[in-house]
Amino acid sequence: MNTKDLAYFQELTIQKNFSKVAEIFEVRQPTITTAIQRLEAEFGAQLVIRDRVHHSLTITPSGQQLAEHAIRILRDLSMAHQEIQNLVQNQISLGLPPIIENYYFPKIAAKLKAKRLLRNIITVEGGSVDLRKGLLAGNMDMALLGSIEPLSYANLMADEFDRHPFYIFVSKNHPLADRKRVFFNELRHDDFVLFENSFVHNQAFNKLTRRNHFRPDVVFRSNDTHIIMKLVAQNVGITYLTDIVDHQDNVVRLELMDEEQPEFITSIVYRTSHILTPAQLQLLTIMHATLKG
Amino acid sequence: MNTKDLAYFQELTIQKNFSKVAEIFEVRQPTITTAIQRLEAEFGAQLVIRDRVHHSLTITPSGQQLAEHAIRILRDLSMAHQEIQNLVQNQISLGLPPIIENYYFPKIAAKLKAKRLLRNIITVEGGSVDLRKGLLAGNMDMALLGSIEPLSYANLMADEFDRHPFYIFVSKNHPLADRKRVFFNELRHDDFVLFENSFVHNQAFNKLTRRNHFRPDVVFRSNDTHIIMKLVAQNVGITYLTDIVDHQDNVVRLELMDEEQPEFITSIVYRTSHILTPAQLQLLTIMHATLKG
DNA sequence: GTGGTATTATAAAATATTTTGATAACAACA
DNA sequence: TGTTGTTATCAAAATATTTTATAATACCAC
Repeated sequence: MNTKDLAYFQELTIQKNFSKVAEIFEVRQPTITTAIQRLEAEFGAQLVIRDRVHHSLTITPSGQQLAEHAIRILRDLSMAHQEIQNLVQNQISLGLPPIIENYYFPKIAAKLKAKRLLRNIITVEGGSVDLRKGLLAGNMDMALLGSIEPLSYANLMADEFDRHPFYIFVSKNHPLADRKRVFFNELRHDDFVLFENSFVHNQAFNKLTRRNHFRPDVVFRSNDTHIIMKLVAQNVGITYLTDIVDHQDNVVRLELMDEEQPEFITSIVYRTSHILTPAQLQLLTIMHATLKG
Repeated sequence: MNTKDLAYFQELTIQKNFSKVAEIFEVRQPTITTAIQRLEAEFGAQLVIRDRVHHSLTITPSGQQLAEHAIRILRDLSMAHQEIQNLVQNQISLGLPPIIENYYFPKIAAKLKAKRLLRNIITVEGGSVDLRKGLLAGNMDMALLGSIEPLSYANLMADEFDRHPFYIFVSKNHPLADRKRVFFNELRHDDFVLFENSFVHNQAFNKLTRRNHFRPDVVFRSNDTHIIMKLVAQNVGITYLTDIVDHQDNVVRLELMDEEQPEFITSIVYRTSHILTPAQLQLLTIMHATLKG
């Protein structure tokens, strides 16, 4: 069976229109008709109901079942393509959230250069949540990910290497600036400058606001710690971050005194189905040795 | 890309011999050569190293990576075939371990017959461990499974409906026969008659022997509770089972007094990727209503 | 070394499959 | 009633796959 047919079919379940699918794949419309007929013959079942009366196309249960598997098959296939391409070019694509990249990557970069590995590494940036999805989709080989619970996914190998508490950062001019420690609850009337939603920081933050029953005023969101810190320095708002971010004048770090606070856990992660090349194994070893403990 | 090529390649990674693969698929040998060449062109990488000097064939890292995905793709494909076939014939294939079948199935059979569903159900028998694997491989649509921990798998939906403690069963003539309760530790010198290894009973049993630091004498293993019970009645050995097995004269049930004993948990299980037909949904509802609580 | 065996590759021919172009069939809608 | 937007049919063309026949290579036994 040709996987092209599955791709046509999968697209058909979305578009629900033969002609549109043909257009998308840049083929003629009968190609789609015959492809679907081929699949229907192969699986011995009607996959779509062409209801011309109601001007609509519905997917039969058999079709839905096939679509389910088609998605997985096509994903596996593109994953294999991506992985092998990286393998051949001896390129390692490494997902890095910006904070982790800033703090941890310089620590390993020197060693990677010494081992002549640095030029083989392509970094992909993004929040930990997006990177985890991307990793599962095969967009990269490995990632350093942040999380607030130890990572545990059926298809991912995760190896925790560090933990950091979260702190509150406020401007020198903020009323709380001369305090060393605060309770989260005291911040209920403050304005916040935070990360975008695909960062785990928000999961931790939301946990605390939920626990303290308040809706925080978030005045700005950014992907960039430096921007967040500058806004905090200018007293636009306060923020909630780990201390692995760069230090900044005019900003004061406050400890949180709440019980059972979330921690920022950093892990090295890759797919269980992914076979490590010698170079990837080397990278893993270096990361282990440098980052752990 | 044709999935046939993946099947050829996947077999090649096992056989490590082009001619043998050709034989297995009943095609001529150049078919395999060209299929592998096609794949190598498609993925832009060498997949196998044909080392005629050392009379061997090795799979390159790219090849291993592809093989990994090929297995998943082929599994998905055959799963789709099986599921759709059941769908079309409106057949539900239901995995049942024999003990569960004996105890629970009669309870739902009458209701299934009333709903004219009974004739659509094909039961597949086997130990819970094998059935779980078979379920994941797509050999059946649903299963009633036993386990000693709540079932939690990424690809399976599990719904617990009952729990039973394990007991020790001994012959009337056994020295312990007039006791009501024993500690597992007291059985360290007894002979055991047990289930085969693919039954969860053994997981529970092993847990207890490990905890009590002894190697049990297992004199016989069987798939059939009736045989096990008959052997216990004849004092060939004692056994470790739940009380959902048929009662038997000449056999005495002893409670275990150990703390934190494993329990026999029964759950209704199906794949998360599996789309339920109306008939399957009906079966699920009947099982729920009858078995739960 | 020579001949035999087992293995994989190559090239051309034979088959099989897929896509196309042209057109039909159908229903909705103005 | 004609026009538009659909999907299906069919034969021809274009592609892709498999086979047949044979070559190339290395091992092994004598």
